[in-house]
Amino acid sequence: MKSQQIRQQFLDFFASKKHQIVASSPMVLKNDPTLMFTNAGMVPFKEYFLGQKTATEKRVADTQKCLRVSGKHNDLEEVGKDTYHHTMFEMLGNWSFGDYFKKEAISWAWELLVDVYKIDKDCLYVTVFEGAEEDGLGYDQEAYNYWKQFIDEDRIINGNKKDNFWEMGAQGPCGPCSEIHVDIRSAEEKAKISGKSLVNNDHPQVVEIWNLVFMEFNRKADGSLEKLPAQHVDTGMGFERLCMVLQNKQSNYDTDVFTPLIREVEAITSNDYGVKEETDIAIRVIADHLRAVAFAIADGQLPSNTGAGYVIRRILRRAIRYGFTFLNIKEPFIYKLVNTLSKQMGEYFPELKAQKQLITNVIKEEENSFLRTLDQGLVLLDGIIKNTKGTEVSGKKAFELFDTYGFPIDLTALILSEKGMTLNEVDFNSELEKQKTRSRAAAVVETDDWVILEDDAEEEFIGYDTLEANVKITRYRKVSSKKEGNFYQLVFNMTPFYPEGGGQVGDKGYIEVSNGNVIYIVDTKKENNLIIHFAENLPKDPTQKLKVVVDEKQRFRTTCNHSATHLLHQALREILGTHVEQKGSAVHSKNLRFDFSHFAKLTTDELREVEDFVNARIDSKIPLKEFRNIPMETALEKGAMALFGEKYGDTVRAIQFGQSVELCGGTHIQNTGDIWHFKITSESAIASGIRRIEAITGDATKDFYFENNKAFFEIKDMLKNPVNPLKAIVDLQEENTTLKKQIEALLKDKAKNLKGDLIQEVEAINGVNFLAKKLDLDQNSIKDLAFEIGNQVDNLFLLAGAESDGKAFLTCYISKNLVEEKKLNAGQVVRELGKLIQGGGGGQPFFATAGGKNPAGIEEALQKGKEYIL
RNA sequence: GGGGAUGUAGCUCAUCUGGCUAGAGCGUUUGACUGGCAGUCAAAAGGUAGUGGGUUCGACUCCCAUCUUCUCCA
Repeated sequence: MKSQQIRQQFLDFFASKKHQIVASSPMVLKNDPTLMFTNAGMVPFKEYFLGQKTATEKRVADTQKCLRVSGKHNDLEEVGKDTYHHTMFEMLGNWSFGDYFKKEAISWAWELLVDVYKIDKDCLYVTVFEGAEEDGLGYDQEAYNYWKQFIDEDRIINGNKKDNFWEMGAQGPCGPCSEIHVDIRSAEEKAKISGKSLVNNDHPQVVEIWNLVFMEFNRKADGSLEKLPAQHVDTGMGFERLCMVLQNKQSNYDTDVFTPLIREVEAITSNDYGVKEETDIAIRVIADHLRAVAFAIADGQLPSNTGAGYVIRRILRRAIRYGFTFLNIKEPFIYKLVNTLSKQMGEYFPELKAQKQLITNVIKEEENSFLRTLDQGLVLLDGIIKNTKGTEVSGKKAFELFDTYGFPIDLTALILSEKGMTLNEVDFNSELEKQKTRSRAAAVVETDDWVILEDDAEEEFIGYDTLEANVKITRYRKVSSKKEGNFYQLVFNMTPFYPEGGGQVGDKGYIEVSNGNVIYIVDTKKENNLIIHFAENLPKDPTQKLKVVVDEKQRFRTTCNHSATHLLHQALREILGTHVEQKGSAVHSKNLRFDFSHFAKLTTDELREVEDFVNARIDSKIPLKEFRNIPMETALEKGAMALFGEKYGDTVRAIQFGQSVELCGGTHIQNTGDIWHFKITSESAIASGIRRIEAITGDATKDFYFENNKAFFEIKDMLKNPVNPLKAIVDLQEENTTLKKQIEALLKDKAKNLKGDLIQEVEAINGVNFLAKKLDLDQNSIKDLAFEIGNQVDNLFLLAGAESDGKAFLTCYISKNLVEEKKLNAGQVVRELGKLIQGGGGGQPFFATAGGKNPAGIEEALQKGKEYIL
C-alpha cells in the first residue's frame, strides 16, 4: 500500500467515526514564545487542553507535520545514523475534546490497525500505566480491561510513569497513556528472543507506533494533580513508522515516503544506497533534512542566523556537510530534490507545490553560501595545521574555526585524522560550554509564578473599538532579566492593548492608578492565547479597578502603516503579478516593512507605479469594511487570499479596503484617507527570490518631504538659486576636477622650484650633503619634499622645521646609505632634538618626525642638527 | 538576545608588536611584437583604508561609537 493511501485510510477511518478531518497546522509556530516548531500532533490543540478555548468540534482527526531537533531520542546529530529517527515527520492523530474516552480510543485503534490495515495481531504489544505512588495514582485497570478484549493478556505490558504517564510540561494537563508497539522482526528472530522483552528498548524493529493519551488531570504548580472537568483523548501515530510496518520494510527509509528522494540522490550524486554504511547515512541525512527544510520554508520560515531560522539553517547545513564529505559533491545539489519532494507530497500538502520555486531558490542560495564558508574554512584549517607543532591541534583553535568561521567541527576532526593528526576535543568542548554559559547568562530571565487574582478563562480584546478601559488584573507575575531589570507581566479581564502579532508591534500606554500616578506599559505580547502587558511596576493594590490607556499617537501611526501594508500588498500583486506573496511583515509606528516573493529588483518605474497605486487608493478615501469572527470559508468567498497558516477551529477576521481583502487580526484605520500619504523609502533583497520594501505613511511622510525639501533649498541657496540646480552641480563638479588638476600642476611646479632652491642650499660637510631649514609647509608636504630631494641628492642629511597652530614640528631624512655607513639614525636625531621643542617623536632610521609645543626651539634644533655629521 | 570575526584599487587579498611617501595577483586602458586574433612584453590609470570621534610627533594598525557582511550560541 502506498503511503498516500495509508494516510488517506487513517483519515477516512476516523471520518467514519464522526471525526472532523482538519488540515495540518503549520510546522513553524509564530505566536508561541515557549516553542519554535510544532513538535507533536497535540500542539495546535494545546489551547483546548489548557482550557483557554472551547473546541467547536468535539472529535477531530488529522495528520500533523512536526519537527524535532532536540530531545531524548532526537538529537539532530543522531538523525540519519539509525533508520527510524527523523527531524520532520508526520503524526497521525485522533482527538476527543471532552467527548469519548478510553473505551472508544482503544477499540478504534485496534480496529484500524488489525481490521483495516491488517496488521497481524501477533506482532502487537500494548502498554498500560502501572500507577505511581507519589501521585496517588493506581494501576490503569480500565485501559487494561478494554485491551484484554482484543489482545492476549500476556501481550499487555505494564509501563512506569516515565513511559506511560504523559505530561505537557512541568505544569498543565496530563494523564496516563497506553502505547501500541509492533514487532516486525523475522520469525526466526522472534523465536530466539521474545518481542515482549524488547518493547521500549530502542530496538529498530520493535517500535512504538501509536500512543493513546487519556488526559484527565491537571498538574498544578505545587506538583499536585487535580481532576480536569472534562476528559480528553490525544493520540499520535508516527506516519513513517506505520508505513514501514505496512509496507513490510525494515527501515523507515525503505518506505515510499523516502525512496523517491533516495533514488534521486543516487542519480544526482552517482552514489548507491545500501552499499556502504557512511554513504547510506549521508543519503538518509539528506533525504530527511530536505523534508524538514522544505516544509519550514513553505511555512514561511527562511534560514537565518537567529531563532527558528537558525535551526533551519543548521539542519540544511548538516545535509550539505554530509553531501560534501561522504558523497563528495562540492557544488549545490540538494535544491534539485525539491521537485521530487513536491511531486510526492504536494498532493496532500499543497503549500509544497505552491512554494516549490521559492524553496528551490532558497536552498540553492544557502548551499552556495555554505560551500563558500567551507572553502574558507579549509584554507584556514590548512594554516592551522601548518602552524601546529606535533600532531595535536588545540581545541581553542578548532573552536575559533567553528565559532567564528562556521567550519563544522566534525569536518575538522575528519581532515585531521586523514593527516594522522588529532584534535583536543576536551578543550574544544570546554570552549563550547563557556560560550553556551555566556549566552544563557545574557538571556536569563527569572519568572516568578503567576499570582492569580481572579479566574477568567478568556481575556477579551476590545482594542479594535476603544483605546481606554476600566479593567481588573486577573493575574500577574514578576519577571527579572539581567538587561532590563525587574518588571511585571499583567493580564487583565479585558484589554484595549493590541498584542504583538501579525507583524504589528504591541501597544504601549499606561495604567492610571487612583492617586493620579501612572504606571507605563512598555509592551504587549501574546503567550498561549493570553494577552500579557509588560509594566514597569505593579499597582499598590492590584485588586482594584484600573483605568488603562493606549498611547493613541503611536497606535494611530502603527494603524496607518498596517492598512498601508495591505494596500501595498495589493499593489504589488496587481503590478508585478500574483506570484507575489507576503513572506514577512513588520508594522511599527515609525515605518513598515514588507517582504515578498519576487524574482527581480524593482525598477524605479515599478516603485513609482506601486506608490501611485497605493496613493490613489488613499486619495479615493475607501472606507474600512471589517468582518469579525467569520468562518474561513466566508472570508475566502469575499476574496481573501487563502493562507497556509491558519489552523482548525479558527474563525477569522477579514479586513477589506475596496479590492484588498486580507485575513488579519491587526488594527486598521476607518478610511484609507486617514493614511494621508504613502512613500517607499527603500527596496532591497533579503534572500534569493525575496525582496523587501520599507515605507512610511502619514506624519512620517510629511517629515520626510520636509527634510528633503529643506535640504534641497539649502543646496539651491548655496548655489545662488540657479534655474537648473542639477546642471549647476554637474558644472561645479567639472570645474572642481579641472581646478584640482591645475592646482596639482601648480603645486608640482612650486615644489619643483622649492626643491630646486633647497637643493641649491645644500652644503657638503664631511662628504654629507647637509641641509637644515625652517619651512612654511604642512607636514605632508615636507614629507613629500624630503623624499623628492632624497631621490635627487645622494648622501643627504635633511632636517626641516615647521610651525603650525603654535606647535613645533621637526622632520629628519637621512639617505639609506648614510644610515649604514655613518651609523646615523633619524629616529634618534629627532628624539634628541625634540627635547628642544619640548616634545618627542620617532620613526624609522632614515625618516622620522617629532612634534612639540615650543616653536621657539626650532632654530636651536636646526643649528644642533649639524653636530651629528661633524 | 549574547559572543567572535569582517570591511583596504573594479575583483581576490597582503601591509607582523603604530613609523619602509598603502602593495601584489587578476581585471581595465595604452603602447610594442604579429597580416589579424589569441598570446607575450612594456607602461599607465585606479585607494577619504566602512563611517564619525579620540589617543599620538605619526593611525590601515590602538581606544570609543555606529553601520555592513559572516559566524557560533541562546
